[in-house]
Amino acid sequence: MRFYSWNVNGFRSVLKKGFMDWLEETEPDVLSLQEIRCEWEEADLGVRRQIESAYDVCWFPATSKKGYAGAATFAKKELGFTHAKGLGVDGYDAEGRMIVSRRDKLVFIGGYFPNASQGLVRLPFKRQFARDLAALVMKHHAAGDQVILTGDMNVAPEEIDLARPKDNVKNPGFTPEEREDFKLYLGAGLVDVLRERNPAVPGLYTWWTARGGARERNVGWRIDLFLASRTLLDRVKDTRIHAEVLGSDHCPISLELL
Amino acid sequence: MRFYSWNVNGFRSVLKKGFMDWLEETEPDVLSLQEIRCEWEEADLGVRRQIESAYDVCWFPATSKKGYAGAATFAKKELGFTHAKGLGVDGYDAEGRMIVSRRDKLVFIGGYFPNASQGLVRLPFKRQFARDLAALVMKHHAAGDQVILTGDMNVAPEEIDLARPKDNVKNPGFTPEEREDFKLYLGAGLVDVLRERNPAVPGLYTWWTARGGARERNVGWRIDLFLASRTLLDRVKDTRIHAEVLGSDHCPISLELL
DNA sequence: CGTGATAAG
DNA sequence: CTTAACACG
Repeated sequence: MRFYSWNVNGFRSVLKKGFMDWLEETEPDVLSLQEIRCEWEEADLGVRRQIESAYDVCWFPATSKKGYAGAATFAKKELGFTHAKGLGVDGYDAEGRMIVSRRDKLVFIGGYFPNASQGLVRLPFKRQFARDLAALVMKHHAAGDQVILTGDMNVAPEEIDLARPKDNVKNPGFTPEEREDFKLYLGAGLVDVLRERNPAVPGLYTWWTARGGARERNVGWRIDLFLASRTLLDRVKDTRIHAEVLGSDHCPISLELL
Repeated sequence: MRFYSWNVNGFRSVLKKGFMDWLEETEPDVLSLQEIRCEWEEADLGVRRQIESAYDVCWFPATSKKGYAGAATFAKKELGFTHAKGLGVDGYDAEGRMIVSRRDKLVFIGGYFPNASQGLVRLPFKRQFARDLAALVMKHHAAGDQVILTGDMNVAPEEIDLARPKDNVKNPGFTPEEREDFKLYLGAGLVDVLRERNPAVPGLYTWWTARGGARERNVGWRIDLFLASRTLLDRVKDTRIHAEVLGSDHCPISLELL
């Protein structure tokens, strides 16, 4: 089963840049999208029909602000996933952040983790989000579920996960607080699958600022991740960063389970 | 002496669409621009230097709102025009609307007349503007000046001046009030030069909505005009609408005096 | 620097 | 439909 996650930075934008070609070539079983930045009805009708013919679609836009944030999860119909919108906390759910999907004992949580923002003005919001989400993961583990947590986590966990760690200690995405909170997910029994399998490999990034040719020079950050329950690790066949896929300032990532 | 007027709908935009080529080919003696929508310093430095080497430049952006309205007048240096910004009324002058230029007894008034706006919310503002401007023209005539008044007047004077008069009687630019106020300029001793020389010629338009191929089908309005003192008429060699010049939703117009 | 909302025309 | 400002990333 092949899981994908991609922050598309505007679903309508990425549709103009070959998203449907990518989808048809890639045929993910489960796909989490972030920063969809539109209502489902605002996307091209032919596209919607084509996607709906193959996938159970959960579209979860922000209600708090038009064109802001929002997440979606598509799961191949034959897999029988059920989708649930939100974490049950109005503050996050109004921004269309997280979707919880389930098949039997497998819980797939995908979405768009808060950005701490300029001046770290949303750091408190982001910290509370991390606590609540880690608690949810623990609850699922206590209930005997296995969990995949993915999306744009808006944090690079370690120095190796960004090209310029020294320059970014005070910047959103690499503050000590955000890195500390990332460990809450690990403490809840999840593993950063790509880093587990590629310890000490530098240059593995999923996001590059649009300013000044950063992507060409691979001056990036690894902030899109697959975390999985430790008990799932022996089923991991592969996990990858698809840096060659263009269309957004983020690239897709994937996790394949046996 | 060749006078031009052009609503460029953003000076920086029209610069990207060949404005400088047009300027070099056309070499107007005096040029009034409307909807410049930027500060002079925001335009390309090479462009500014090139223009300033040939013209006395009067740049009059709105101070009330960034990127809104604004007018400019360029006059060939050797002609010795002097420029004055505004009509002396804060309400109009904060929007960078009118520039009064003079050489001896010739007064050239160019600029961007108010749009009555959706719901005609600015009709009262526009009516006061018309009264004040007509009074200024009368004052100049009383002092023995000859006047050229030009720009985007945001009114089609007569049914012949727009493609769909019946559909637009309640719309900004063709209300009875705006047409009535247009007659104030005529009452002040000015003549609509193009219509004077081309009575009953339909299809002479200077603006076309960007929506739905209106320009290709010549579904337009004549709202950019040269009005001139009746005493100037025997010096009029030519007046034209340059509908072939692209780059804005308006086209340039010209008046040539002997 | 790019996406999208918004105001204005 | 287009320009430009703005918010956000």
